[in-house]
Amino acid sequence: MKSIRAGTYKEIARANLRGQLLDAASRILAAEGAENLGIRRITDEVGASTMVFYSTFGNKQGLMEALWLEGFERFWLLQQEVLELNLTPFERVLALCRVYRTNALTNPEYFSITFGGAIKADIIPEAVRTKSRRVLDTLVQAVNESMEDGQLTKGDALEVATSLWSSAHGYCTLELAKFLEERASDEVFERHITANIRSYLVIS
Amino acid sequence: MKSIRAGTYKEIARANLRGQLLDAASRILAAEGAENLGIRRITDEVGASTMVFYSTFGNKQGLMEALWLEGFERFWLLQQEVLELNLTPFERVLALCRVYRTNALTNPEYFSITFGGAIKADIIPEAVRTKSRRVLDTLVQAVNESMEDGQLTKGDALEVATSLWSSAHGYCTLELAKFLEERASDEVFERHITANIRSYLVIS
DNA sequence: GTTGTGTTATAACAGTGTTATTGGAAGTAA
DNA sequence: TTACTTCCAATAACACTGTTATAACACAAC
Repeated sequence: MKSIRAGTYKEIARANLRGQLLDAASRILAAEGAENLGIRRITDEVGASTMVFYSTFGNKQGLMEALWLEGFERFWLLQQEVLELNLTPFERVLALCRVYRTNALTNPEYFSITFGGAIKADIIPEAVRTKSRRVLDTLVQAVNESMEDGQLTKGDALEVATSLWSSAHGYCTLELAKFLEERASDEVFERHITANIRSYLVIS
Repeated sequence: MKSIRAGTYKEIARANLRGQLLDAASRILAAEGAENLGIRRITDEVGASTMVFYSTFGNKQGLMEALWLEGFERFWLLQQEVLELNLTPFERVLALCRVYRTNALTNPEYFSITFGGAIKADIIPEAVRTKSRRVLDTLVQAVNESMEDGQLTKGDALEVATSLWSSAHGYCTLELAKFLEERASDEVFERHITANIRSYLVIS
């Protein structure tokens, strides 16, 4: 009996291998940081030679881009949890800002890859760009809904979302870089975000 | 005739050497980026062996910290130019935010070292911390003066300055990471900062 | 002059990402 | 089965990094 398609078994094996490598890389990244994420370190973990890494990802940049995508996916999933919370549009905007920091603090290594500029890319790969847009769109949509709802003054939702994103992002990166010292806290972050969003309120 | 102090000539020679190495490193950093800043690349530039690097800086981390300090110094000098502009306290706060972006865009490699988290340090060296405080203090003082002047509502000047810093910082890092795509501009940045600072105005 | 301390050049080491070579397994057709 | 083809993986090497052991050297102190 002929197999369904030539190379099926092999492809399944390779898909598993790719998953294993990604899992191993993800684990090492989270536990030991990006500076310990070496090719041999990864392949040893799954008991393979270095060549399987290169036939799977091409080169290290290929792995980093895969982790880049993975990081966006994880953050997007966190965002979805917030969307299911049945909040008012305005509360949703705030909650999305808060979850940005949650994501940064609970998985700083992934954060430094997704948003922290850990990957030096002259141009952002299209796949990454797509995922990053989806993540920003979540916030843009919440802002838009809050504008429709009459809490935020109607205007350029994309620019407002970008402004909030910049504020949250800046705070998180400075906090992770330990520049805020002992001053950083949930409350200070809350006031920081609130200060920014207040300007966009209808009644301010 | 006895020399003024033992080892004088040697120390002068070494000081010059350190200056030459730092200059070379600084030039390579600005022109070719941090990923091309290798020890041999630097020592070749001044025609010395690798050992002079290690007797001067200890290790590469030592050089990076020196560049870290240098980056803060350069930014501080930019801040001083703003302070000499004889602006109102409130305009001074805005101008200091603008110069933060100017510094980031005109010397992104230095920026990634000073503020961008390019250096992976478990604890920030005290010398760096001192310089970073001085740079933040410039903004804190301007905020304070604007509070005294009655434009910003009186409150925690350090927290307000940190908030503004976070906003400017986040925007700059996202812009440099090319996440803002073609949307980034002087005007958008201006509106972003203005939106944040407006919350702290007495009359808003 | 001799000693001692510290700096330098040479060359090597251990680690990285990457690749050329070779061996062998999987698939195809007679 | 047998032979042919194709493709992937293991080994070992390459070029490069940061770093250091060795040995020659310069120079201040006695």
